[in-house]
Amino acid sequence: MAATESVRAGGRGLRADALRNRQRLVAAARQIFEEQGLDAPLDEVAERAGVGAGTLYRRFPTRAELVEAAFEDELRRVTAIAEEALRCEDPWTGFSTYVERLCGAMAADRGLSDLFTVRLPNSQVASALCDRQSAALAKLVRRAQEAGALRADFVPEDVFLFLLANAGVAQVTRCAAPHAWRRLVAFLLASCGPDHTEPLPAAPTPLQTERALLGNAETKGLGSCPGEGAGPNRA
Amino acid sequence: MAATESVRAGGRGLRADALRNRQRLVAAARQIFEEQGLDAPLDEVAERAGVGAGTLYRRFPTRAELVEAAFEDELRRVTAIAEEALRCEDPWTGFSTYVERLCGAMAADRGLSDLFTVRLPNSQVASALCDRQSAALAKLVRRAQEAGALRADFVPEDVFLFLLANAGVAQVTRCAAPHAWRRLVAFLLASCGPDHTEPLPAAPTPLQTERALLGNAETKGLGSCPGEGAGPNRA
DNA sequence: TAGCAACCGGACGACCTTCTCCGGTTACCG
DNA sequence: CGGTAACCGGAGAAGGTCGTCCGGTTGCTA
Repeated sequence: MAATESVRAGGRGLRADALRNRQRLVAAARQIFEEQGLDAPLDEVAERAGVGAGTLYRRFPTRAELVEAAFEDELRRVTAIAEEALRCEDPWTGFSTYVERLCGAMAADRGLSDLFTVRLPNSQVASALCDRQSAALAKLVRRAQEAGALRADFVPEDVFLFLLANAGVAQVTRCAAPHAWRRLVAFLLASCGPDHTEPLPAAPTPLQTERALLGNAETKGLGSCPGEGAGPNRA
Repeated sequence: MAATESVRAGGRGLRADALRNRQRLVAAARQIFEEQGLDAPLDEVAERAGVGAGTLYRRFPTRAELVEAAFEDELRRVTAIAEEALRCEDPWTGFSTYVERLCGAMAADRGLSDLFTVRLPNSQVASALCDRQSAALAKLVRRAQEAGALRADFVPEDVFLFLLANAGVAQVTRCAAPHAWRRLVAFLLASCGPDHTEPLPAAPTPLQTERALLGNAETKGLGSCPGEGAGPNRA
């Protein structure tokens, strides 16, 4: 059982060829997801990895597990963005570079973009990173507000709104106008200054945010409830 | 031949039962597209219309034709928004209500939202409306800028960016937080004032905008080139 | 009202994606 | 070096959507 655990968490304890194939699969998935989004055909992943479909499904029984493995590093890198931003001296620079870098990462990677509009079900790694990210973000916002650089009615969930907006632009313009998202983000950041007095409509609550993410998990072929009616096809 | 023309443009000249079924199909498509987006299964449209699949495909050989018929009225209504906004006395109010109403219409209707991220191929109706819309928008922007209410570096294509951003938010939050888009639009409008001096990154050019729209037509099952490799399935 | 042409709709074949099964192969350990 | 257990990967079933075909039906017209 301890062996089984270690197998699932990263591939240690696998036979040499199995481990090699696992790594190939993760690398291929990383590429395919980046290009096509999280709902890309899994057969294509297997093919690019030079591996049979059976091997893929044995190693990663669900799409969610493959996604988690493929984005483990990338998620860690994204989390680091928040913490680097916190180390920035100027509170406004910290906040704005955080938003910019996050949006940039999402614009460059369709899979990552999908990941931020979906709560990965049953992923402890993702949840932990998400919590760290939230904590850092809250500090980032509070600090900028205390410095008088960020409007007082800004809430951390607004960054979530910004990310969704950015994803919407990036998804359509990625090929034809790869820098369009930059202009959107510039608009958004320009509206975050302290000198805006018009009241804003209510922000989504954390509960609403959570539910929005969960609701979209099904769309991408990531079932939300693991044991739930696992029909062979949900495309 | 003249008869054939009139058949295609609205259904005049059809037998009574055929016309009735056509209307049912359009109404059903309107509902389904609103709920599920433009890539909804067509069989479902036929079912809701109480009609066989054969009837649907005979009347509307391609998805694009059905989409065009289903959204003809709605598109006309959307175009009216721009012209109403032009009749508004205050230039800023005209501009901002235009953006708000447009975004609101898209947030309420997934199909309409899709329509704005896709250039409907070979649709004269849509193209004509789009041209009218563009003309009205250009006036709206110029007028607001001349009144000093809108930042000078704003270009009409920015509204396109806003729409994409709004669509991104609406798509994810539609169920869980149906008013989230309002807050995003408020942020965006707040960044449009004349007192923003930070330079913006370059806007997408009209050509890039066009190509972004065309590129997405395939995603929604609307082939861009009519005669092109019409494999029976592209889902 | 009768005959014909147009229309209806279910059934069907093609294609795609997901996921499983099993015979052949290969790595590991003694 | 040999036996065994784990692994590989192709074949294929299940389920879904698209688009077509054809026998039966129905509206229109004379």
